[in-house]
Amino acid sequence: MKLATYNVNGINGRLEVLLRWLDQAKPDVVCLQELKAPDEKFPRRQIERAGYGAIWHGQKSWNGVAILVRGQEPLETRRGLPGDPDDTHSRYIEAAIDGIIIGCLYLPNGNPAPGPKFDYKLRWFERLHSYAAQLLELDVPCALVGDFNVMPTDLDVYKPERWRDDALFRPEVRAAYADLIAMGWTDAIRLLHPDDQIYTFWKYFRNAFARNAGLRIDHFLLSSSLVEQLQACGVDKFARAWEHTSDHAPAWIELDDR
DNA sequence: ATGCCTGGTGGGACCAGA
Repeated sequence: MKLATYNVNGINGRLEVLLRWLDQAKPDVVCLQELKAPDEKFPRRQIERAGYGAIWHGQKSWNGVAILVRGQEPLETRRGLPGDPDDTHSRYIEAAIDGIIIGCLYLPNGNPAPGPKFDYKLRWFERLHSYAAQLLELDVPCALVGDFNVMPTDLDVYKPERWRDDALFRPEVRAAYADLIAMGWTDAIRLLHPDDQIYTFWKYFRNAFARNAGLRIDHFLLSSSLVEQLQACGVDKFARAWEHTSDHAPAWIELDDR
């Protein structure tokens, strides 16, 4: 199974780019973030025509997540992260696919920090921590996939010293990410490339992509049984170079079939 | 050092993103 994550930054504005990438990369499962569209504006027919079944949790203007599966309809197991019934953001959707629970998440950005948005990010992280513990207790292969809006270490930032006080890099959020790792989740890309500089996001301005001034913020966290199936990973930087593209590049992992 | 770009909304500048 080739499992990918892609923050599309507007699924309708980037539909041509998304379809082009699906055609070239041919992932089996795709976790999408930042649909920036309400449920009724999800481009279901075009996604179907590309050969993918889909579930989605949209929202007007912002956020929004979806899971695409090639040649089948995803079996939805959850929509919305538990722990706060008043949370109106569409940031989590989950499906069971070929015996694997795949959670697609879009963690809050949290800027400016400190402030209410940063507080919301930390609260969301706490809820994710609680739920991630429940998932591991199920003793089923699980993956938490998506835009975590966290650079886990200095290696994941082009200029760490400039990002120290940013909501994506402050000690609190790096600690929250590290807590997930300590709980038993494995960062798939970092496992396969412990020392390589790998980015998944580049700002639009100041020619950041050409300068490779990037961040690694899109991650695959795998339960221990899934780690055994991990074969390869990559970042499709070629799609970041396209016209009218997202500020993120798609990232993917390859799992062997059991 | 900095939303420097970009999309969405709504029909003009904003808000949000990272």
